[in-house]
Amino acid sequence: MSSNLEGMTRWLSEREQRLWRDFLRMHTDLWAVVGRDLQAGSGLSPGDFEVLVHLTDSAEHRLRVTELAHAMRWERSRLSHQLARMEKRGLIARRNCPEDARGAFVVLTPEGLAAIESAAPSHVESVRRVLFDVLTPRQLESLADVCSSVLARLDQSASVDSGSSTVPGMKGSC
Amino acid sequence: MSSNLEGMTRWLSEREQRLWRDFLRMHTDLWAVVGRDLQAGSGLSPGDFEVLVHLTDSAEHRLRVTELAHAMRWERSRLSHQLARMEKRGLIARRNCPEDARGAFVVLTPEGLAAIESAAPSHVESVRRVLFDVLTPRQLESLADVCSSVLARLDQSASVDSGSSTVPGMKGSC
DNA sequence: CCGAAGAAGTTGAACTTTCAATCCTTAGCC
DNA sequence: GGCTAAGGATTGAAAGTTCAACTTCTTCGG
Repeated sequence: MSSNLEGMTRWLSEREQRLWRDFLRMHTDLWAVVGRDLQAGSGLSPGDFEVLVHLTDSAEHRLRVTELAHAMRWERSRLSHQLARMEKRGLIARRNCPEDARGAFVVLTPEGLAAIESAAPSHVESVRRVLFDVLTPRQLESLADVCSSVLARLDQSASVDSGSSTVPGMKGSC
Repeated sequence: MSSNLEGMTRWLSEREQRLWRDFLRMHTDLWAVVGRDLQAGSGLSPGDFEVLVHLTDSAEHRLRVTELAHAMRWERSRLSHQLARMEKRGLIARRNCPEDARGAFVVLTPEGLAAIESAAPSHVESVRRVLFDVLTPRQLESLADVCSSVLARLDQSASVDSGSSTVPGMKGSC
């Protein structure tokens, strides 16, 4: 795997190391807070919440399993297990797909809708508390810029399996 | 659980929603790439690698379990399972602690040292490829600034929060 | 110096994620 | 038409994480 000699490695400088660690820790800690708040406030895991967000935002409150998996960037199998758990709790239901008998629809139940409507306000507050209320407008702009650059590069590298230019629309806060 | 009236919620604007989702996706995708590269190139998981890094950086290549858990910000139980797996593979070993018979040392084995030395160069390349080579010096500065601000706020909340209604999980941050 | 309180670490059970295999259906192709 | 390849989705087992006990040892007030 190492096609480079040892002497060639461009090690990270002190500052780079610190940034890399802080970068990872920022996400870990921030996500831990938001996830804990969400769970404590609504009984929903981040995964539950994200599924419900996408269903809420979609036409007729339903999506094909693969569409949902793509939107969430989850593997189909992981999502299938997640949906099984959520179905057992009554948050979503599965429906057969008439156009393609292999496929299935995931539909939002009234219970699921109630759950996300009750969870959303305090979740948004959480997100503001850890991010938007912390940074200045200028910092938020810089962060947006950084995200674009990094994502552009990553998307570019991953262009092998692209296959779809149809992003149905921007979803709400996940 | 919502102590605020519905009308009071400060929902996220379009731009804020986009930034929040990009922010999460940046980390998810970036970490996926780095983790996959690491695993493919060396057979080490990110967890394995981090344990080995901390041991390598410590005096005499050994640490108390709780010290290590604290450095990694992992729960002791999670680390204990992790160490059990790594010990089985010969990457680390456990030693009794003379000063405190309850405690244990984790020590780096020659195999563990060899593993991290072989893994590190290509891992650093990975990190450069997805982050440091992508951003300009100015962007890196901005990112460092953002990380500091967010982490400062999170650390501050964590140290004040000890009495909240949630589970008394991770306190005593550094 | 005894006994309670608490810290260090491990363990087992429940839950989540990953991985490979499977089932069924659609799409090609000759 | 019929045979094979490929796609949509689920399943079960293995690996990893979380949560709550539990064991052992230290600390400390009385």
